[in-house]
Amino acid sequence: MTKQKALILKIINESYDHMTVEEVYKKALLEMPDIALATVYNNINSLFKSGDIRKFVLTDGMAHYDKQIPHDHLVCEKCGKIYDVELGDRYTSMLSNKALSKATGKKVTGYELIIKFDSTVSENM
Amino acid sequence: MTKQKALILKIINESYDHMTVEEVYKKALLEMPDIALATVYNNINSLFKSGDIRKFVLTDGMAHYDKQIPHDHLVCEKCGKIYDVELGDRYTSMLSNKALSKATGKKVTGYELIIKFDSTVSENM
DNA sequence: TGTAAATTTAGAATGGTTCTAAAAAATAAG
DNA sequence: CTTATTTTTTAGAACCATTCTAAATTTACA
Repeated sequence: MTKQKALILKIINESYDHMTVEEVYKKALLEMPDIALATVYNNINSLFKSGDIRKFVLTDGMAHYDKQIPHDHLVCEKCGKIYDVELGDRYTSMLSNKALSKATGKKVTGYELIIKFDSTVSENM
Repeated sequence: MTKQKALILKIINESYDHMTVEEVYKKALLEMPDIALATVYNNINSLFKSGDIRKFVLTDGMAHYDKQIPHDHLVCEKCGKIYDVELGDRYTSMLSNKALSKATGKKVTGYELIIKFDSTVSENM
């Protein structure tokens, strides 16, 4: 693993945001001022293919990246901001690969759940 | 509602695919040979904003559109193809706005669930 | 009708992402 | 430690889905 790739993985793993490529690039520049944008794209794509990071494209049209730790997402309908959320055991067991495989008849390898909410009602987060 | 907008809504509502803008455009051309691509973009965006169609951006980087009927999605990890799936009552009740609001503490207005599966194991769909 | 507002249209512009070819770095073999 | 081979990085050009623009057309409604 090159220095560049290690840095990019570290940035994504240590962030609580759901960064775009451009945002990862800006953070990378702080520690490695000569890194190229194309290198960030190359490594992010490589890390996604190998399953080391998560990728989900939001309705802002851009790809966002996240660490590989089981959790779901809450997205604000008004501003588009994303928050992590952990649903209780009842949800996690129903959304396990095993339970979903049984429910769908397919060999389920994972899922992505994005819950939309209206921030005008309760916005204390 | 203009003829163009009505046609686009009809195309999306009557399709079992998860079309991109380009695909909707091609279908629209068959019935309205002079319709402009920009018009398809305008109306699809308008229909999405008003909640009449669903939009989800897949990892192919493109937006896909779908009718507004409650169902979830199965996406093949190998080829990226999308299938509709209806999970049982147990799932739909746990994924209701009411249940999710209780679980998250937010005013939940909807969700998007994409289940990934491995087609090399069972591919009879 | 006639006038304002909204929609459609074609093409230009935008911008996120990928491609290209050369330089640099990492890896392997002797 | 060399040298060769492969992989990665880099800068900038190219690509292409989407948005913007300004003019033409259609619709709404006074």
